[in-house]
Amino acid sequence: MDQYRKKIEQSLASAYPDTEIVFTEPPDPTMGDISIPCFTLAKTLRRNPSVIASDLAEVISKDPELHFVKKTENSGGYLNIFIDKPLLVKDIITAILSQGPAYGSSSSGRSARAIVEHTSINPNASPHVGRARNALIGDCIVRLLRFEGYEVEVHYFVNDIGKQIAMLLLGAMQKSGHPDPAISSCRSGLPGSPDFSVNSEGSGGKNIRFEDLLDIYVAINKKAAEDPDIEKQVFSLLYALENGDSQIRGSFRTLVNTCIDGQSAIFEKLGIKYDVFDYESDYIYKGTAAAVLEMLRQTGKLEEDEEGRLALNQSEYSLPLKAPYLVLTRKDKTSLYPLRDIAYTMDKIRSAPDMNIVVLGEDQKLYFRQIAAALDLLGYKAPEPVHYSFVLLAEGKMATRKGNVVLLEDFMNEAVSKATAEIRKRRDCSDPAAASAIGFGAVKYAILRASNDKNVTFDWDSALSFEGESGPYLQYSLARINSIFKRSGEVLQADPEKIDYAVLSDPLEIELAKEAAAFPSAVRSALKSYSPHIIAGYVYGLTKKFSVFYHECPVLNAESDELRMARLCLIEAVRQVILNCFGLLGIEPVDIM
RNA sequence: GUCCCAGUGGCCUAAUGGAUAAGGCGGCAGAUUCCGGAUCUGCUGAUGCGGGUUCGAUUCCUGCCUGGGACGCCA
Repeated sequence: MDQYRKKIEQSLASAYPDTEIVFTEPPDPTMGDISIPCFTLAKTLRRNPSVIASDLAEVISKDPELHFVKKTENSGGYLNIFIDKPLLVKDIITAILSQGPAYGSSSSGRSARAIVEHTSINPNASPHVGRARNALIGDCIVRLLRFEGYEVEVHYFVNDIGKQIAMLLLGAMQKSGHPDPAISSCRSGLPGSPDFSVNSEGSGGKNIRFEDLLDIYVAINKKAAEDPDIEKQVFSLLYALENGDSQIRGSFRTLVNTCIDGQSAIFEKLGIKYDVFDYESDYIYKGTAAAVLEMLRQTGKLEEDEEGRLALNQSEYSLPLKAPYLVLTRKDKTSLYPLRDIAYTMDKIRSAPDMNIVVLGEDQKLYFRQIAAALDLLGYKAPEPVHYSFVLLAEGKMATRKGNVVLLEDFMNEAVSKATAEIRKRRDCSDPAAASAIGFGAVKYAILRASNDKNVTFDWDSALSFEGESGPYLQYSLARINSIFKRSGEVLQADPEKIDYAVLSDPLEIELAKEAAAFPSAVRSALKSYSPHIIAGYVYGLTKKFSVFYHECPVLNAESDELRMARLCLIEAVRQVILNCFGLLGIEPVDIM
C-alpha cells in the first residue's frame, strides 16, 4: 500500500506544489483502499472540499504512472481510491514471500550499534509480574531493533549494593545461623570489624537458595520496622563494603549471583537473554563513581550541605522538584544510587552514543530527568527512557518487601499446567514442549497487550485465558495454517509470481492480504513509540482475519486448482507475517496444539 | 501543595485530529456429513464531568473529579 501512496503523492505533488497530501484508510473496505481527506486542502485553496476531490481525481486519472488505480469516488469531501485488486493482492503476496523473514523491516538500523538496558531488578527476590513488564517490554524493543538491523547489546544493571541488598544479606546471615554476637560486634561500622562474611566456609550464604530469598527479604524488612538496630547493622555492612572489605564484598557477590542466576533462568524460559551484566558495586571498586563526583565538582554545581552530604545543584534545569538538588552521597561520603547510576550511564553512552535505550518504571520518570540533567552538565546525551506503568492487584499495589505479589514464576507455572491440561483434553497425551510454548505465549501476550503507560490490573482468570485475544489464539491460527500445508502434501511448487491472483476475489481474501500488508507500518509505529502492544494488537488482528477467512474460504477443497494454489500462496504469506510477529514478541510457534 | 501518566459498554483493551468508536471477556441465541470448536456467526452494550479550539475531538487546550506515579539523605 505504501508504494501506491507514494506514487499518488508524487503525481499530486506536481499538480499541487507546496501542499501536503494526507492519506487515510476508508472505514469500510467497500469504500475503497486509500482515502484522501480534502478538508485541509479546501481551507488553504479556499475551495469546496468536494471540488478539490474532483480535481484530484482528474489528476490521478490522467497520470499513466497510476495505472493501478481502478477508480476513484468522491464521498463528502473524501476522495476514495480503489486499487486494482488482482494487482494489489499479487504485489502483497509476492513482496512477503520474496522478503520472507525480513518482510516488515526497513533496515533502518544499518548495523548501527545500540544498547538497551532493561529488567535491572533489585537482586533481592524472584521477580513479580510487575517487574516482568520491564523485561518483556525491553526484550521486545531489543527484538524490534535487531529486526531493523541494529547491532544490539542487552545490558542488565545489577543493583548489588545499597541498603536493600545489605538488608537481604543480613537476613541471609541470620537465617543461615550466623551467630548474633558477631553481627552486633560490627555495629561500630569500623573497618576491620570481626568477620561476618557468609560465603566463607562454615557460615551460611552458600546454602541460601534462590527460592528462599523472598521470604528472607520480607522477614528482615518486617524485623527492621520493629528494631532500629537492624538499620545500624545494615549501614555497617555497607560501610565495610564501600571501604574495600574483601570478605564482605565476596559475601555480597555470592548472594547477588544466587539471585541473578535465579532471575535470569526464569527470564530465559521466556526467551529473554542478556549480553552484559553490569555490577553497580564495580563503579565503586574501580573508582569511577569517585571520578564522576570529581567531574561534577569541576562544574561548580556540587554543593556540600550542613550535614556534610554532597548534592548537585540542578536549579538551572527547571525540574518540578521541591528542592532542585540531586543528593549524591551520604554524610560519611559513601555514594548514593544516583552517583553510581550516572557513572554507569556514562559508560553506556560512550559505548553506544547514538542508540541508547533504558526501560524504567514510571516511578523513575522525574528521577531520570535528574540523571539526564546531570549528564547534560557533563556534556553527555542521556539515553532514551522508555517508561511503563505498574501492574496492580485487585487488592492494591504490589510490593516485594511486603510480600503481596504475584510472582512471574508462579504465573508461568500456572499457565503451563493449564496448557498441559488443555492438551490432554484434546489429544489425550502430554507434550511438555507445546505446553511450555503455549503457557509462556499466554504469559507474554497478557503482559504485552496493553500500552506501556496504562496501569494493568492483574487478574488470574483473564491472564490465564487461552481464548479470544490471547497468545494461544495466535499460536492456534498458525497451527491451523501449518496443518493445511501438512495435509496438502506439497510445498508450493508453483512460482508465486505466476499464480493467477485474480481468482482471489472474495472480500475476505482481499482483506486478509491487505492486513498482512499492514505489517511494515505496524513495525514502524511500534518502534517509533517503543510500544510492543502495537505488534501484539496487529498480529491479533491478522490472525482474527485469518480465522474468519478460514471458516469461509476452504483452501484444500477450493472450487478450482487455480483458486487452491492462490489461497495456498495467500496463507503462506500470512504465515510468514505471523512468524515475523512472533519473532518480535518472542512467542514460539506451536505445530500441533 | 506542585508535577507526570491514565480514565472508552457490567469487566479488560484498541483507535498518525477524520467518515457508522474497533476487539476480547461475560451474557443470550446459533454454527461441525467440509482444511483443527483453543474456532466462527448474530444479538447486547461505551469515550469521567464542564468549557474551548476546529469543517471535524477518544485524540489538542483549559477547569474539576477519580485512579496510578513522583517531588535531596531508598534504589
